[in-house]
Amino acid sequence: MYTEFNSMDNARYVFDQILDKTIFVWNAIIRGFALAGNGEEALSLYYRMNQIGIPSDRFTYTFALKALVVSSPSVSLIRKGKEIHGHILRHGFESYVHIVTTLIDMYARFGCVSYAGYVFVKMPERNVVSWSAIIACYAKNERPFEALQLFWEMMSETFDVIPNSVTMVSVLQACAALSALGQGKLLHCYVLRKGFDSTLSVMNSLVNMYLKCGSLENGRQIFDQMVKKDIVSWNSIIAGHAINGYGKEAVVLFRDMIRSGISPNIITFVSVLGACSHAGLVDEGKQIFDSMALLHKVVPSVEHYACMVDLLGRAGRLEEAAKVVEGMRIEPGPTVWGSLLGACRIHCNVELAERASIRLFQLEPVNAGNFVLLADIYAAAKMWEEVSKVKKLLEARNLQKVPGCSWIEVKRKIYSFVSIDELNPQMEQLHALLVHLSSEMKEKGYVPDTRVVLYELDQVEKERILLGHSEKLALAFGLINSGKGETIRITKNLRLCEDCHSVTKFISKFTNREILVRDVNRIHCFREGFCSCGDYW
DNA sequence: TTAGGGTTAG
Repeated sequence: MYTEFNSMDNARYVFDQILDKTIFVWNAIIRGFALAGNGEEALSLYYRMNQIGIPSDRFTYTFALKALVVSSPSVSLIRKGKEIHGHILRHGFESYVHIVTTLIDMYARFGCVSYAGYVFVKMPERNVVSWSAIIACYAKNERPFEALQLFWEMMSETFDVIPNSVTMVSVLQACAALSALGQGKLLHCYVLRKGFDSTLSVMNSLVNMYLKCGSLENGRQIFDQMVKKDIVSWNSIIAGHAINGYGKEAVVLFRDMIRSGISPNIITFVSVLGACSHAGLVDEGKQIFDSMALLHKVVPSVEHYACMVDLLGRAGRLEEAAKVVEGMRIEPGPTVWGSLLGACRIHCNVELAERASIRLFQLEPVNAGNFVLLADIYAAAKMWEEVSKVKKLLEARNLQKVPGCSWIEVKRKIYSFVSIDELNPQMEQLHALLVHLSSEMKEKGYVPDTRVVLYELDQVEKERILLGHSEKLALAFGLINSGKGETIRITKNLRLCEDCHSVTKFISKFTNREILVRDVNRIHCFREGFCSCGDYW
């Protein structure tokens, strides 16, 4: 009873009074602490129980695994998880679906995707919950492609498991991550056929999927028709308008949300401030930031300060941005310094960039992206000696930049590209098309923006590297393999570079195509030589 | 009387 009311002091008091503690009593207290978020206490009780020789039953393991998941992060957690996994095997509990599903979820939350996959494959019996757990595992751990594959496998004749609303949420999340609009539409039909359209979480996931795929109209239509909307619905639609470049509309939606009686939370503010930032709405952003604590009782966190730094920095008000950092009431984290460094890159401010990176490198010594950002800034200023110093730092710390990767969905199949990929059978054809387009563009005034190439090479070599960027390869592939007039949709794992941005603008005009590129931050919609971001990204 | 999977941002 006390654990149900989250009154753990009382629960613990009663627990301590019980002289003859049955396994049920142990389970109840471990469960209570785990559910209350006190994983450490739950675990220490679990260990004590083991110590005094009380054997676990089929309920104990799930609570102990949950306790691990809610504990504050530490490297030893995975080891402890594997130990519990060992206990489960040694005591013959490996065929209990509940226990093994919890194991999958534990490995998923610790990012141990291959362990989760191994446990799943070894399961003697799987049901819709275990399938959902493994699909969610891939969807959440940046493996959306495998999540989709597993979903279709689950539906296949071999396994013939019927998905439920929870499964749909995860698989739609995978579609959103991939920007796989074709797959997403297919799933939308399935949702309608099976009547999942009365489940709020599924509808929220659909809205999110359409918006992440750059299909604002579809997402908006579903949202407008939803009878019941919760905080997730509103946050999704606001963030969705933001990434699609509709900053003003995102602010309008934010006001609608408040008017409809739903209180904004921390996520709402990250989204709406992000919207202001991308649309250059500095005054609105400042006003909303000031209203957070005053009007909405939401205390600004580091992320919100990072949004403000980004908002001001992007707009070129670097000194003001730096002042925000200085005046922060909480410790500025890596996101804040990172935003400042990003702004320095846009506005080529070497001095401030150096100041920001000193702090940033202390806080995040292993994030290669930060070093690359600084190198970028030096390269833009043609400070080649500094560029090579930063690169040596990277090498000395054995850090590697995340390789650029782009993918495209053509006829409901997904194709991925990394820069200069000899294994791709169409590579020669793709490169030839790009060389051809490039020379045509040059006649129309295109100048390759070689600043992003961080090597001291001659012009020809730099241009060759530029043409090998993964998004250009995906674009060429799309031009060759999709129908005339069809919109080309590309997704990239990093930020779109300046050269790819201007090339895509040219190509949208030349080929009279609409081209959508989603980079790590937002969606660019290229049409007739212009981009929806207004070159502000 | 105790059990498993899900949505929004960065």
